[in-house]
Amino acid sequence: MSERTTVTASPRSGIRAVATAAGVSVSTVSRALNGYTDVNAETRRKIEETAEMLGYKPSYAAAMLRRNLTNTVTFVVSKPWTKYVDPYFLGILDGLEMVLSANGFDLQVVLAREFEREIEVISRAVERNRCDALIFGRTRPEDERVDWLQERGFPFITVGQTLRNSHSFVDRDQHKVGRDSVRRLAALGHRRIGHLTSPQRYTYTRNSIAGFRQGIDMAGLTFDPAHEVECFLSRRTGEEVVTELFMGPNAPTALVCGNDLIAISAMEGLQRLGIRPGIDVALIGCDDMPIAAYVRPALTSFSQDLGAIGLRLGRMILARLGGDTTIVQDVIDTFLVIRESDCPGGVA
Amino acid sequence: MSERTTVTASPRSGIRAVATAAGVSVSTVSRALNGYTDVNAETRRKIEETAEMLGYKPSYAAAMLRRNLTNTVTFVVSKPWTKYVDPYFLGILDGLEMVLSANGFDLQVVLAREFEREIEVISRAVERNRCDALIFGRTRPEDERVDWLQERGFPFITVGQTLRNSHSFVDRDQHKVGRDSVRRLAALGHRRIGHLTSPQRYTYTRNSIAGFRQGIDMAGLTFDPAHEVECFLSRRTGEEVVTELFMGPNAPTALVCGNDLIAISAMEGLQRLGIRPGIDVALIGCDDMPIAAYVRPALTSFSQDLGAIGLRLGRMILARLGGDTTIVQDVIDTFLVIRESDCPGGVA
DNA sequence: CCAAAGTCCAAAAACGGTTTTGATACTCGT
DNA sequence: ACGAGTATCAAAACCGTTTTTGGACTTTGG
Repeated sequence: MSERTTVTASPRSGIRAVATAAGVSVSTVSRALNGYTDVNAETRRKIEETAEMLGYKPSYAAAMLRRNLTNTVTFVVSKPWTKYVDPYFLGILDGLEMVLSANGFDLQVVLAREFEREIEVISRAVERNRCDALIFGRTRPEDERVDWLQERGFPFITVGQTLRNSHSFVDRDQHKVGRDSVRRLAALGHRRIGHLTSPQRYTYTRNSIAGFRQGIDMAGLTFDPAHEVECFLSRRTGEEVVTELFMGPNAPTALVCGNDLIAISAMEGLQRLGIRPGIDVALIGCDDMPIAAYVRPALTSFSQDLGAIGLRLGRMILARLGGDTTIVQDVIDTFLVIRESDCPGGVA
Repeated sequence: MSERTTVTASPRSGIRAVATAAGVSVSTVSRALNGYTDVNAETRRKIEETAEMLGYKPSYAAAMLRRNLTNTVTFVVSKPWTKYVDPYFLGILDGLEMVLSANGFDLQVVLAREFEREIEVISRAVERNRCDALIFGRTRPEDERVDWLQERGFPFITVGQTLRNSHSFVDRDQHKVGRDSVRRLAALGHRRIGHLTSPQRYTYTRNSIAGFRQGIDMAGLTFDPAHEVECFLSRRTGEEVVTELFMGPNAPTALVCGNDLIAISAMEGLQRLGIRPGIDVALIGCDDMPIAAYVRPALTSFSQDLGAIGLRLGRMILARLGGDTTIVQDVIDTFLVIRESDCPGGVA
């Protein structure tokens, strides 16, 4: 008599409460609420009604345990991230969360503070079954995260490419950014164009460099290796690089910058040298961060629809989790926002 | 014989695999791995060893179902959010995630796109048992979210205060911000100081206003209601308000701005009127957003350590979930970052 | 008219842990 | 030597769903 009292006694909540209230079995409630077809229309209606009346919400944990699905997508934000680059990720998160939540999925955010711990952060989420899929950015050509996940067959999408490229990704057309930056500056009359690149460990930097060089070729200019310098946010900033570049002979008259922060830093360096950015030297940035519009001279920069990137990520993830294993590689377009920093160059 | 075959057959993974491999019972493995005391030291060591060797990771779902604890904290980001205010939340998330993940908790982020749907977003997380606690900002004096959660006894912490104030929160000392803004401008010789406030539906705006008025009193000035105007990011921006304010007689010579975006917008309005911000009119902002340093004139603004706010939130949440039901109300200090926009005022 | 197929649903197994219960062996004080 | 207390662990209950299995009943086809 004392055994299983909780089952026989009418429970206060849960699917059993709905079942007894509706006069059907537990399994029928489950099937009715999950849209299975083998439930009589009238029975289904009554079940939905009682569930609504009782305010029944299925336990997420129980469903997760049984189905082995979390209905959660994890987005990994990689450090080093400065407060300046945040808008980039949050813009993506915005679009991503919209499509995920509309489809009953939750978004989890984890932060990896050092490169070395990225795998650790990812494995924690994967091995403990905390999510159904992963999204991460800051991809490198040889990206161990991609290897790790592919070995285990775990669904993921990257923001940016790798050399593996046997996986789905969303990326902006960074090659075109490099190419069109040169094209515009050349059209403005510049013949010595420098390139302050973002850190070359990232794949997108390499694409940008390839695009830049192609642009130089297409404009009939000659590529000067000394004008292509790698920049970082902390050490060896645009400011430092610029002082070296413009102290020597043969200084460029225009600079393509890997991102807006490099461009702004370079502008500060130029001003310190008494060179006026936007007048004596032209600059083009990339990312179109909020700051770009407010800095003086306002920075001409390549922009993209971050929300759209997030939307696409979301849709791709949902398709993948829906069983579609097609590899989707989505290169989205960028557009140049012309402001004040890209001035005509003296053809002399 | 056919019944419970999965139990008797040695399972490939899970806690049962560890149990059979270590030659103990399942419950002992659980207790050993969860740090209970009634396990022999030697037994515990062997279990930990076997678990490590087998790469055993307890299923999050199963633990969650049984314990009725998710080990997850949900952070609600409220729209309207522009890409400009993002750094504020991400800075907080940074600190919050750090302390949460260090304690085995996960951070979930949900976005509420409209005020009307905030409750819906919250209730979804709470009723489906997706998290153990909630954090949210953009608090209003009468905040339905607080009522809703308090009715249900669900743990939460707000970023910012409400009129209820019978709950834990972290807030910056907005009263002091208003007060000190006036104090500084008065010390610079200004006698007609305007206040472009943030939207007054938020509690922090009211505190700011109270502080501002007290500052006016303390400086021996007279408060002019016409100089206190509510601003928004979209309609009725600082730019619009400034044109009205400075067209009429008795225009202020200094402006306290509810946030940096209002200040920047006001500066643009002033420049359009031929008034030079930072020379003819002094401005002080609040938030110290990244833009503040790059705008011209660079904006003097009140700053705070966002990471510290996140850390405190995390620690408070952990204490609360650890059983400590003390209400903690943490008002963190701000500091003025002096740049170029707060010029001396003509005492004439 | 009977077998085969289809419809609808109840019962029970399963998911993988944690917690409770209780049993055994050992220690200690008297 | 004996009862109480303690340390250690096994067995089983339990969490709340989903999924499988199979049974009862109805319809269809030959």
